[in-house]
Amino acid sequence: MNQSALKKPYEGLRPAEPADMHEARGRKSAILHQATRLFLEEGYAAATTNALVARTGGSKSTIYSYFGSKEKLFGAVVDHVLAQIKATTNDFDPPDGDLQNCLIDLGAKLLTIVLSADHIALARMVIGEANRFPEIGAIYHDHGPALAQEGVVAFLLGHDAMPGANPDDIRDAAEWFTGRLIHRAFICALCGSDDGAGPDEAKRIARDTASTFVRRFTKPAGGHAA
Amino acid sequence: MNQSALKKPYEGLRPAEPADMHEARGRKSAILHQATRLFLEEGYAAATTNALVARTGGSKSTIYSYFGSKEKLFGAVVDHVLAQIKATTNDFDPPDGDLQNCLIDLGAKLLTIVLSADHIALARMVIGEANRFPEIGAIYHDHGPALAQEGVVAFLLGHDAMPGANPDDIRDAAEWFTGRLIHRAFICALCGSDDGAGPDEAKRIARDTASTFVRRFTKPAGGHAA
DNA sequence: AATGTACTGTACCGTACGGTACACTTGAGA
DNA sequence: TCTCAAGTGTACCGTACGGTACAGTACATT
Repeated sequence: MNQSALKKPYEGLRPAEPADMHEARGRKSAILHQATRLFLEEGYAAATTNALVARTGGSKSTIYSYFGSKEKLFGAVVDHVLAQIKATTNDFDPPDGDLQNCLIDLGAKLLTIVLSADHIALARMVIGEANRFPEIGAIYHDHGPALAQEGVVAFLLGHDAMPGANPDDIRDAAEWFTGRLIHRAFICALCGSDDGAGPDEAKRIARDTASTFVRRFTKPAGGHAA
Repeated sequence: MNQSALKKPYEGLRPAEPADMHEARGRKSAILHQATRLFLEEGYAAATTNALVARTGGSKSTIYSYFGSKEKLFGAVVDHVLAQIKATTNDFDPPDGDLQNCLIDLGAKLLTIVLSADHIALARMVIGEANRFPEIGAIYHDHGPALAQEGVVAFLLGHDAMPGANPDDIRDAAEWFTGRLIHRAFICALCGSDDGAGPDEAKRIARDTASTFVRRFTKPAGGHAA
């Protein structure tokens, strides 16, 4: 197709920020990008189609020709954000240090993503609309929290962090790890509290969590002192 | 005041469910009660004032004379639900068994409340609207998650669950406990997933959590086996 | 020069919202 | 019987929403 042309319709009346949108290959991507920003900033209900038009600079007709309805656009946005987050998660390459340092690194990366402004905004939106859009709630859960949990399990398994432990115990230990790592800070962030939501805070929490985890969980219960 | 009379205005055209609302002392309470149900079921945006009128059977005039605006009504509803939850929490009387049984009891009670339909609906609403109503987010956080956390800390302190540990370590241990107890199931429930949200599930999770907690946290790290 | 495609701009539709106005009805007390 | 606070019923206001219609415009292709 003539994608190079889609970039610049209405040469004289160019809509908005032509050089700014780095990922705007074609009108549809640009709209999706702006819609993502808008939804994340305003939430589903408060994000109006007219506001989206004001951002993209185009017209509602184009948006509706691409996405059909606000609900479908919302679904596309959630998919888009989750894909971005997943891409960020996938490139985790644990440093070849000792277990504790690896856990610190993993935990800090995980928590940084969890507490990122985009993810908090997405989670708020998905949770707030979970009644009206149950499928989107399930998609988010599978591609967000459940995926993170599996990542921790895979790490513990791959690094033989708990020698001799059976898979159930490892899954359980992973729940302890993610629970301590994420729970408090995540709830704080969702509620809007600022305490415990800073970017350095993630590193600190990850250090505390990894330290205690190694001490309490990587040896058989009540094993001898380190 | 003539509260007994407020129960039945318009004797002939009685609005709705006269004997059903057990806590309707006066019109205002009845409205608050129905508004609570409506908000919890529909969420803030989808809960319309006309729908509330349809439930209470009265008229919008009365509602606005009492609460002034939808936002203020929302605030009153959140306060109301939090007060109910707090009342449920406060009457926790730990059985005088051993530590593990107490923790199971405490954990099960806590988790049952957290996963209750009312609380999930409230949390969804508060989180979804945390951008527009930051104060309500803070109120929920202080009277919900933070309060629960403090309850666990107080319990651990009061029962001398970790002899010789300093207060910081006890607070940290409490975070491990609540994180493992609540995180996964709570997120699942918020997202609408049904796995791990059952009522018996709370007991099971509490048992697992308390068991491992006693094993891993109530002795100095790496203490000898029980 | 003609044509098709992709998009724009604007005006508009039906609907529903939060909130108000106001005349009305009721029951209790004086 | 009169008054009055409390609440009712209804009609309505201004606004904004999601979504549509339609004529117009730029550009690539032919």
